[in-house]
Amino acid sequence: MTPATAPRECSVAAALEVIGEKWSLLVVRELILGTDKFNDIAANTGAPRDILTARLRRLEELGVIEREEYSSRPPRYSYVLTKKGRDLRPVVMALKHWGDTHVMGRTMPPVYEHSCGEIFTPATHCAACGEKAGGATLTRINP
Amino acid sequence: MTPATAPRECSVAAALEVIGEKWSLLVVRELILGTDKFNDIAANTGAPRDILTARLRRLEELGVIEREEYSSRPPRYSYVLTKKGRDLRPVVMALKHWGDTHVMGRTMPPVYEHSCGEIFTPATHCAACGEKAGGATLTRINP
DNA sequence: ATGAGTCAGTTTGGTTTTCCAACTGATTAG
DNA sequence: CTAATCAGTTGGAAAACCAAACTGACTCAT
Repeated sequence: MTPATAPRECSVAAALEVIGEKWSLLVVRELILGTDKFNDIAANTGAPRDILTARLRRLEELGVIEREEYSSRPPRYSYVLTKKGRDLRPVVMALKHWGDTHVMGRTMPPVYEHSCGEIFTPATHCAACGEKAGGATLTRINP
Repeated sequence: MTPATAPRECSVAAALEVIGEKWSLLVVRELILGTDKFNDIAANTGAPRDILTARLRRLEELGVIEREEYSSRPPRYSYVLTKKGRDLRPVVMALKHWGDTHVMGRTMPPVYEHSCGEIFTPATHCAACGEKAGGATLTRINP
């Protein structure tokens, strides 16, 4: 009997479980951009209000965002990212970059000129000693 | 009259338009991992077969994946990422990292020791002159 | 104090997706 | 001939989604 293979256990799937629903990541984008009021989030994302309510509740439940009461009569809340939520920034940025280069026409990542006059190419150095850091100069010291 | 504000035009939203549907990103994950047959993708993601068919068609249409015929009688196809699709790797990785640290228990990003003996903190230098590069030393030279 | 407007939702009722299990049809393996 | 593999289809029910209207507690300008 084939053991009816279960789907791969994977943190990508786990992450999508949390922020993979429609609108969730756009809500996070808005919060990153500083929008914190229900109506503004609704307008800027385009999400239906009832769905937005559901997403905000779920994201709060899962610790991605927090509600702050900014008025008590009537009770009014604003929404803020927690650390867990702020840590989604790289995800949103990666998505933005992909969208820029592959969906919008806007190709071309930014090009900079260093004060030395050359086109800037980044090189990673050790902040402590200033020397160039690369494969052999680095040793992983935690599991 | 309020001008009925339209949702924010944004490459994050544009990207999600393409790979934001349920299962799409898990399909990409599987293709990144090298799974290329319909049945395997179905099993590893857990996606219903009809939905998977729809996603594969759409991702092909949008140029994220390609079908390759690997048998002609009966016609059988395998799926491969295009460049556009491979460029989603950072997105999947960012998601994986977030999932690892915030959804699964597995915290702790890797910590390295530089050959100088200090815990490694990266500093970005100009590859041409070797000097430290930061805000004021960089000038953007393209739109 | 009346009426208009703001804000954060909730309700309604209809449309669209998703889901699952079973089925098809072509082909190869035993 | 029979069973198994593979890549889908099909049908029907359950869940999610949607737009627009509505609530209720307020504020502000007349």
